Amino acid sequence: MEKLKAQLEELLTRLENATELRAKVKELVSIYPFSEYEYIISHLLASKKLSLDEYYQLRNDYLDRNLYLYLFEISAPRGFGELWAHGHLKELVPSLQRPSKQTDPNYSGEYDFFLSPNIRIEVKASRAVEFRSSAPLYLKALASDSQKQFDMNFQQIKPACCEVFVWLAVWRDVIKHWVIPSYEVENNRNYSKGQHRGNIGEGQLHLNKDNIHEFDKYLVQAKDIEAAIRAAFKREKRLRKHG
DNA sequence: ATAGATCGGCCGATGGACAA
DNA sequence: TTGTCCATCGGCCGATCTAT
Repeated sequence: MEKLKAQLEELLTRLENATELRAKVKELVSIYPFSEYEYIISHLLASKKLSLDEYYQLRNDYLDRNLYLYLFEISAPRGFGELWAHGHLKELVPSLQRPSKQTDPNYSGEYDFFLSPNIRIEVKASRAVEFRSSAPLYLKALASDSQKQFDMNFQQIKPACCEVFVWLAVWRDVIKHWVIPSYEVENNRNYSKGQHRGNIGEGQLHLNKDNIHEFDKYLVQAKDIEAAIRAAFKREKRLRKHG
């Protein structure tokens, strides 16, 4: 949005009456779907200072930069974490099974997916939003090249309940996937094992601008997630045995 | 700045009521 | 019995606040 604003401001300078229009925009009252953007673009088009091709370019660039902005409009944690994140992963890896009492008699919701023959998987998702801002999510959503600070808190992490973690992070323009053996989450230097009463075995891990690159080695392209899960499972087995 | 506690939100498991 | 609907509510979800 900021970039679009800057682009439009740049385009405005093509107008002879730019100052006048800026003043009008300032006073402008809009109701959805009308907006200051549509207002400025209309003026540019009408005065032939913006060609249709340029308009398409502007529009497509914005779409590319904000492909996943709609995900920031989901307000309920479970709507995002359970409905979207699980659904998204299931699309990428159709062989993931939803566990139930049928597939695992002891199952009681402690992990999210099962991959044959015996891999338990926990999915965690978070969105990149500007740290310490109280604006709505979709307004403080960050682009992946943003220099602003963020705090993605992966919580209720229970390393004993799964062999492999799949973490998803959403920016306005990209979705990143990490695949990590449970052991390596539990022993990561950023993992804090909250051990207050009733919370034993549960921890959290804050990802931010400064430590996120420590996890780059776990980053996986969407098409490689299943293979990565299987590899992580093997590694998990070895680590639990030999440390 | 960081660890971890708290919060509102609501999914989905569960079970009772009822029909066929 | 089997299937469907509906209301209840425990617990899981991640965002954000608090204490250190």
